[in-house]
Amino acid sequence: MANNTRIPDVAIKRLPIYLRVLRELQEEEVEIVSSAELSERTGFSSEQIRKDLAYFGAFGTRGVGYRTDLLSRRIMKILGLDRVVRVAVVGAGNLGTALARYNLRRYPELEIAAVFDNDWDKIGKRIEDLEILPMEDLPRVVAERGITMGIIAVPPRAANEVARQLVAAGIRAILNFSPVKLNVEDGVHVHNIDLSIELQSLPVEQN
Amino acid sequence: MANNTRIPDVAIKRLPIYLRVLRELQEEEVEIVSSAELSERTGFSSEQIRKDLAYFGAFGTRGVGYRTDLLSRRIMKILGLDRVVRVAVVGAGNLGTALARYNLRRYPELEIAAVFDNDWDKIGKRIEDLEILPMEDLPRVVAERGITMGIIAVPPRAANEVARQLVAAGIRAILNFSPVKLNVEDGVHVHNIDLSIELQSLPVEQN
DNA sequence: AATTGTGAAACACTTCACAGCC
DNA sequence: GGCTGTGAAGTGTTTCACAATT
Repeated sequence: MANNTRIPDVAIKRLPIYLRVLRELQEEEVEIVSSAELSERTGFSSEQIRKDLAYFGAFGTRGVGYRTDLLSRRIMKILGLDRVVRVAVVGAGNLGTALARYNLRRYPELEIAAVFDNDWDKIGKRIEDLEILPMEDLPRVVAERGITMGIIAVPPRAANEVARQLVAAGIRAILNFSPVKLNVEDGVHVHNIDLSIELQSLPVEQN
Repeated sequence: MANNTRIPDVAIKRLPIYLRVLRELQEEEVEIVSSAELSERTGFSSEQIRKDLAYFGAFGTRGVGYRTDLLSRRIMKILGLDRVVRVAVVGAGNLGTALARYNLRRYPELEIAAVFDNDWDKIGKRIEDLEILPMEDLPRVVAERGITMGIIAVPPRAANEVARQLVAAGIRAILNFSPVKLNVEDGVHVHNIDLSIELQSLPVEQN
């Protein structure tokens, strides 16, 4: 229950992975899980898992393990997923469409709440249940729907302008798939995924 | 030039980002760049950049900086990008299509060399210049085209079977977009990108 | 004068090892 | 007996500060 130590960033990044596994376990109707079992399913060491969970004063039971239902609720609370988080996708190309679809099914507490584009050929069309909206609607829709996160899936050229508009609309967390560094004010969290860079950091075996 | 210290993993992951910036600089016809300028453009500290580059015995010039052309060539060599790396995409849904398109333009040394699917409605159709091929062609095509990396963009259910087939075909580096842990033999490098997990690890601001 | 390259110090994270509890 | 929780040790990474070089 000691909570004077700072919680490592990397520990927080692992929580969603624990959560995914806990849900799989709950679907299998497993009620109790040990750190050893979580280790097998996640690939992290059991000590690390125990330590991560202990940072939050997690309540395992010695000699027994962790209750899957309690632990997953606890992690969701820590991650702020105890209420629905609404996300806007900007860019309705293949990537934006994939993202919009990808999340609609899994994880009910993450909701793609709107998709925007500036191409009038796409605006008005639908991805699943969502109508593609013009960029000028962004501020209004973000406010109306309580959107707090944005995903940028537009060409590199347009990315910084989109970021500016998202921030202007009040969004403080952005997942950026465009291969450019976003220049945003302090306090706005940006996480970048550049697919080329991910590929390039895989080791090349030159046979 | 000392190279007895082990090179940190994290340093290698930063190299592709340096490379991206170096290329931008080369397009702007900038011939020399300082670690301070690289710091501004990447967000990493200048000391860290100097240290990272020094691990590889990089040749900056004191009092001057780094030559963009030499440095980018050097990094490409380190990353194994001095010859073309060919990549297979498995799964021709929205995500697979986005991936196939995404890379075709940028980074000529990363080449999407084949797209596979098991849906006969998609097989035979084209994404840009690439015909979507049936999974049974995978071993032959991987060998013929010298493909060394695989991207998994199939539904979670199918992911492990696809991984098995990629590995059987001789591939030792996999970028996995499916939200499951792949069980592959030792020596196969897997890098996972789970879009839900990336979203979940963005901090939620609960106003 | 400017900027790299690098030991040393500081900090961050993981693993060890075992006490504590069920 | 089995498994969690946690200080302590070990390892990895970043930052500091400055000597070396052009």
